[in-house]
Amino acid sequence: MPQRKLDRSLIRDLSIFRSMTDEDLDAVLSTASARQVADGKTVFEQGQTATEFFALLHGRLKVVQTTVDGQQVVVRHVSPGDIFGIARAMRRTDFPATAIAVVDSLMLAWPSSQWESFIARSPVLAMNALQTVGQRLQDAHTRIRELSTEEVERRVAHALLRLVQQAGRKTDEGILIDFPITRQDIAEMTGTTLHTVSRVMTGWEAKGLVASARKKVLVKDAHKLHVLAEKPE
Amino acid sequence: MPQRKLDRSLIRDLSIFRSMTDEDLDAVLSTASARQVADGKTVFEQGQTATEFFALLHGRLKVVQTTVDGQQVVVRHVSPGDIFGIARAMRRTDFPATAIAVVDSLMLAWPSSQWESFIARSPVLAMNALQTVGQRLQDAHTRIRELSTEEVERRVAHALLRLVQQAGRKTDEGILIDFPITRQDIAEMTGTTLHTVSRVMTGWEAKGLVASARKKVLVKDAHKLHVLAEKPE
DNA sequence: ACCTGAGTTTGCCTTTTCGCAAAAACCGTC
DNA sequence: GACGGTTTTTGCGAAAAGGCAAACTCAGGT
Repeated sequence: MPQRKLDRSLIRDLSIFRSMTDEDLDAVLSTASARQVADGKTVFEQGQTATEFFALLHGRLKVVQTTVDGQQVVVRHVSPGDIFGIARAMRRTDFPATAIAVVDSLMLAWPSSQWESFIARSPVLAMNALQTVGQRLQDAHTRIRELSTEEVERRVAHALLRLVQQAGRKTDEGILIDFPITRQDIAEMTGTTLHTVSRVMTGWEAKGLVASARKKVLVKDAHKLHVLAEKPE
Repeated sequence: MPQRKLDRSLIRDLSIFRSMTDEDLDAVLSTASARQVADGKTVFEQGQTATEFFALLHGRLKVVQTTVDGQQVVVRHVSPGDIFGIARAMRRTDFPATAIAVVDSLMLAWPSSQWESFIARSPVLAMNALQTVGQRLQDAHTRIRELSTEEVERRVAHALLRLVQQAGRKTDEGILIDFPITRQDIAEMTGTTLHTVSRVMTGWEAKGLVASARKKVLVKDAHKLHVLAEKPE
């Protein structure tokens, strides 16, 4: 792979590196390497030793956990600017999940061993990382609350609204989720089955809330979807 | 409240303060104050401004989130040695949940504003904190996976086994969960209703897996419970 | 233009879990 | 030692969601 010179601007705007000096940014970049991952390929797999951590520059990934009996759960989606695979920073030796590109993606990779020296060099990075992980923890609690207290339809509505936030692209028809996503994926995000997701969304389609095609979801009326997500009925 | 002199030994063994120097520990302690909270009282409430963070010395707390329509979800239980209420470290201004003592409890409290200076003084603390939050994130993902893929009985079994880990006390009859806990609590930990928990546990009682009384749970056969928790049937 | 396979929809029946209601058991206390 | 408020159990019917099976749709390759 040809090793182009990496530029500071690549990582300056990542929240985790925010308010680091140019000097520190250069130091961070000096141990980074770029990597391209094609649609459908994995960046790392559940159980592998965590030898690297990453930042996504372009594209989109999904992070999934597989249960012993083969069921899958989508842990989260990774958007450009996010860091991921930081298992080692939490003192795990292996990755607890698998990261799969859902479109062709470009990322930076660092050796896990670099983490400690980064922190030592710039303590603000530690606090940024803590915030990042803290945000994920809160997102996880939100999902636990939804799974515990809401019925399927509201959970799917919430999941869709979250996707709109993370990957919505305005079009004249409504807001398009900007990467390919299947009913199965949505089911794995909400703890239900693709059949039930299909039934729910067919119902919404009839009401004009969404439109969908194979691997595409278009939210036509985010407001009504929001009402539906909040109303306990 | 009489302000006894606080001793290093109080916090030396907390995982978050691990491998800090005596000097740093003293500095940390100098801004701490002790607080006693009676059974049933709250330490802080969801939505309040997070002016302090805490470490539990004695007792036990539950952390609960309340939904808009009044349903409750138990986020986690706090055991002696845990820190909690670190919303501010994740750059939240308010507490996302309520902490309630389930037995009379004793804790240390620090002003939230101290967090930054602690980190500055001892970067290892930042890494410890990151690990702590990372562990919680993984626990949360475990719960999401269970809520998404397991039926009620297995979820309750997992929850009980987790309680055994966190608060189990060996007796000659089996392992006793060492604080008062109701069916309602267990329901709020597993995303079900107290009725269903009661039915499940009555069934187990008949099989000799557990014994229970009002607000008490005794696990008589942890091994069988474990098998039940893992077997998809 | 036709095949092929992945993705989606749908009908029907079963199972799980809930909700409601009432009774029963238990603890602290007056 | 009776009383009152929690906590727990249990029965019964209802609702939500799942599982199975089959048909359908559509994009992409040959």
